[in-house]
Amino acid sequence: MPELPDVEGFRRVLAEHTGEPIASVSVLDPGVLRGVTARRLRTALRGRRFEEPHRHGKWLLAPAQGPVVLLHFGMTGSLTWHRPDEPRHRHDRVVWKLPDGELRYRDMRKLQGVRLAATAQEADETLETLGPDALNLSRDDLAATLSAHRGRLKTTLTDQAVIAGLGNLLADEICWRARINPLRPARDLTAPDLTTLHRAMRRVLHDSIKAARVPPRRTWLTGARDTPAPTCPRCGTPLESRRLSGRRTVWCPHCQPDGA
DNA sequence: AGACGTACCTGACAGC
DNA sequence: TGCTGTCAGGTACGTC
Repeated sequence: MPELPDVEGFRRVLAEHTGEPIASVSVLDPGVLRGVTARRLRTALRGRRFEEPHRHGKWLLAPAQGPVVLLHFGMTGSLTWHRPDEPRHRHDRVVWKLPDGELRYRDMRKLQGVRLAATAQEADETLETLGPDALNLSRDDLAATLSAHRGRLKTTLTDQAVIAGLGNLLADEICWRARINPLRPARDLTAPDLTTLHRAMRRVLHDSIKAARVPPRRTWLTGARDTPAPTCPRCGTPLESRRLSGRRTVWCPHCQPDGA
């Protein structure tokens, strides 16, 4: 599930509960802990308070008066707020108890997980392989970045070392809205293409953040791609689909011509 | 550098 | 009913 908009939603959930003392940390499944033991996570956080959280790409950083919790949500993770008496979900993996309720890190597949950095600097080092956040990318930044890559547009957009935050759905949605074929080499985009692509990226991100997900609206590619015989929401042409290094890529052959 | 395959996990669904 | 294969919005790593 989680791409930039989802993680931005989780960041806002956490931001509503900064400044409240952490009563306890329950690790219900240590399988999600990465490079930290349950004991260390507990002792490092108990009694401290979360401060203003930050997001970079699909990572959520939660500083807690010294140590920093780093959350990545893989394909199925989430962070949600619950009253203490709400029954636990079977995929709740880590729970932070606060005075009036608890934050729950839930993740079915456990493809990513929870880390702990001792300091803000150590947290930053964990993220230093990431490219700039997609939300802070100007049109010219995007142009410069894409012109430096000879790979396919879709692959380049989803490479976290190039741009942080775009996932499989977002990349397809952005290309579709910009009417640019995702299989084109990134560096072959023209100046008008780049302007259009940047506008599409801003618009798709903005709308998705409002919904805290890439919304499967009927007027979006995302709302069409998983239907039985998907057709383009704009022109009705049957959508094309193929696998690109393991990920399904969907586009409209009419609106987004010039494949290969 | 870039494209692929494989691996890490769990669950839903189609088809036999 | 139960099995198998495939797919799912994540990334890392080895190989060509």
